[in-house]
Amino acid sequence: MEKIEIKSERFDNMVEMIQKYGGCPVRATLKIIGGKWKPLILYFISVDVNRFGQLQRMMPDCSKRMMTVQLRELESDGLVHREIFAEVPPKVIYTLTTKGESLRPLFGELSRWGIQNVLEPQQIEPNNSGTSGELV
Amino acid sequence: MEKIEIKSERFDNMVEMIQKYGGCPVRATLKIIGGKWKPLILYFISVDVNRFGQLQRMMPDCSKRMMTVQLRELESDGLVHREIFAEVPPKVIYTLTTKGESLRPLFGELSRWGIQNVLEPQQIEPNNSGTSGELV
DNA sequence: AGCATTGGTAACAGTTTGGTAACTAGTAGA
DNA sequence: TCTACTAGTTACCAAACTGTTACCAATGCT
Repeated sequence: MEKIEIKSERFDNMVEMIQKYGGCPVRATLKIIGGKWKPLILYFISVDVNRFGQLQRMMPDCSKRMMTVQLRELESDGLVHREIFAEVPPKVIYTLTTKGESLRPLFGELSRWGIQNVLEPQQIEPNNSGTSGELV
Repeated sequence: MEKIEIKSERFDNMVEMIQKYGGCPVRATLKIIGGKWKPLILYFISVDVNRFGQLQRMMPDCSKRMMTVQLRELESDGLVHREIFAEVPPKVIYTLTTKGESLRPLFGELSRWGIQNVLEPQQIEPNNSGTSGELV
């Protein structure tokens, strides 16, 4: 039975945070943005592709059902706002909430890291193995 | 059939990136760090909790099998390095690779966003719904 | 009457991910 | 001889996530 001494100068003590909040904050974020189509949906809404049908045409591999499911989750997590117009045929527009907008810098970094470390293969280290296959 | 005009001043044209790399870079990153125990494992390794058994004692809810699975994926994705000592009883130590280290700032932001927007409930907006339940 | 339009649902099937419990090897110490 | 130690593996099961197909309503157009 050894005592583990954690050096916590870098990001400060995660164990305390987990106990305080009842969970890992990184994981909490990932649960919200981790849906297969969510990053892309958020991106498109952010550039004003804001109607259901438009989103579908931009992401033809995402089925209607998945589009609905993901949009509803984003809505209930407070990242997007759904406005319904009482017209026929129906009209619904999606916009980012403030919370949704606040993800921008994060997505910028996630994107940059992904390009540098996953999508661009020109690395000196012989690291061609790993999780591959379809990415979206 | 309408033409969709995307205003792309903010993060520049994602559609081009997806076509160039064959996938969404954000999603690519999330696939690598998204495993249930990966953020925590990476964190603990980063603070020198670097042996299998130590990791297990720090994360008692992660079973042996899951620990192995996640560690092997992290290894094959090039985020952690696994060094085996030919001793009895066996000794293996895990360390972050350069690629693994490069995740630090990203994890910092993911953590901050999670605390502010998910784990801390004190918000003015009445946004108490959403994905909840166990976080780790 | 018949078709197109938009923004969905419902029922179901398949895939991926996570979890449990039992078992392993080789050596040291009681 | 029996137990403990470390770092796993194997077989199997359950839950979560994603995908397919068919269907709906209200109106306008031909």
